[in-house]
Amino acid sequence: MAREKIKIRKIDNATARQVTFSKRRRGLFKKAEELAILCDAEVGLIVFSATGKLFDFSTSSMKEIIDRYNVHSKNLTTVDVPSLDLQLENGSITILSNQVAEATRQLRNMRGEDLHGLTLQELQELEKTLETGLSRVMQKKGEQIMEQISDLRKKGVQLMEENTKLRYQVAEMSKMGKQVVFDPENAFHEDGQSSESVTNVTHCGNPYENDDTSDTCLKLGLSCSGWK
Amino acid sequence: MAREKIKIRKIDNATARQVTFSKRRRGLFKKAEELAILCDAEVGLIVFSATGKLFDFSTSSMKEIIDRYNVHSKNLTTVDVPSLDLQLENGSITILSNQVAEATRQLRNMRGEDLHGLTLQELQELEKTLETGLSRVMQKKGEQIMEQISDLRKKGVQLMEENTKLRYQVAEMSKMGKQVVFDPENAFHEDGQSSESVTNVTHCGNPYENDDTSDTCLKLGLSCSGWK
DNA sequence: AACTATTTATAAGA
DNA sequence: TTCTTATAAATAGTT
Repeated sequence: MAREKIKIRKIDNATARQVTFSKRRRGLFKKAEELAILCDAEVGLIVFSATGKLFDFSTSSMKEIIDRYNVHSKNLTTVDVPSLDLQLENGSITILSNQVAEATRQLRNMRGEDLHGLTLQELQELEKTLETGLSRVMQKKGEQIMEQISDLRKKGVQLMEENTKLRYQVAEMSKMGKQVVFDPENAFHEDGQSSESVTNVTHCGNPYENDDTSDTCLKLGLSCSGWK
Repeated sequence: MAREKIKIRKIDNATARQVTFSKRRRGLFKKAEELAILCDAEVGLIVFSATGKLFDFSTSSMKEIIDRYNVHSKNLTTVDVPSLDLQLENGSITILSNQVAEATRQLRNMRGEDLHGLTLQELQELEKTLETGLSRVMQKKGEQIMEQISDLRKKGVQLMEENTKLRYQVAEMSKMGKQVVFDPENAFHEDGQSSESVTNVTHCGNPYENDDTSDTCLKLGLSCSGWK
């Protein structure tokens, strides 16, 4: 319904999926309301996003609609009716526990554990899901690595420029001989910087770049610990 | 949204209202399904016509969706009147909800979704976990395949033995002429084989290659439907 | 049910 | 997120 026709299957790109979800959700809710008004119908609509967020619309109260639904569907299918208030209050824990159990089971399966009960089909699907996930994770990792490398290159260039300036300063100072007296303590702690600031007050095109040095290397070291 | 724009208010003409209800209801359900597929959402839709007829759509079971809805809406509204018992229960619910949220997040990560917030380390761990899981799943799949193949081979052997016996019987019977009366039903079932064995009793350099066709291929077909 | 002239919804891009 | 816009889809009234 727009610039291009799309196939109705899960949108791969997570951002695009989120955007489409927002747009279509609004459209769906609007249509639901219009149907209710135009045709005097009772409508209840519940939507959970992939991230678990709840959106709902109902002409009357959702409880009423659910109750009415249970009455109807019970006539057809004898589904158990858990919608008595008390049962619901106490049932939430059960429901949540089941959700935790199910999610945990899926996680274990994806880690390759407890595969005994699975059919060949299920294993096949699991494999595909894992392959897709793995490929996405690897791509994301690649992006991050390229980003870090790029950052480091930039910092390297900056440091080299800084070094060039410092070498020049040192050379200048050497020419001038021993006309300037150093503070021995500062000289010991922060060799380059103190000498720089004493001898050349007007320098400092980028005074803080030096701090980045130690920081950069530290972060690199930390980021990469644990690699193989 | 057609020949003429209409106001969104109850359609007076009952027939027109019924027609519009049918059309728009179909459109609404289609949109609901598309949203669910495109955006990986869970959707439950209940519609009662003005005449009281029920129409519904849900991605999973409606019961599941209603349960989930109840859990969510309760979490949002239980701010009032926290008696001691309820506080305890709400505490459990909070803990369980968090567990569900965390497990869901992990599952999504393993499927390669929502990787934005992850550090390089986390991506690295995720990759390793996925690789391990994938390798286990693939191994298990391999085992199952070998098992199925083995089973099929065994069955093939059994069938071949059976066939050999039957061919022998048929040959014997042929020799004896028409002294023996066949059961017409059995004769009908194993058409090709009986004719083959009648004409060539000593054939069978590799007697089973032919038999494998029927049973084996059927099961293989079933097991492998859904493969790619 | 089918047919279309229009209105709406919306995919992609900014 | 919001706006824009070209295009796909839905649909109101008609046959």
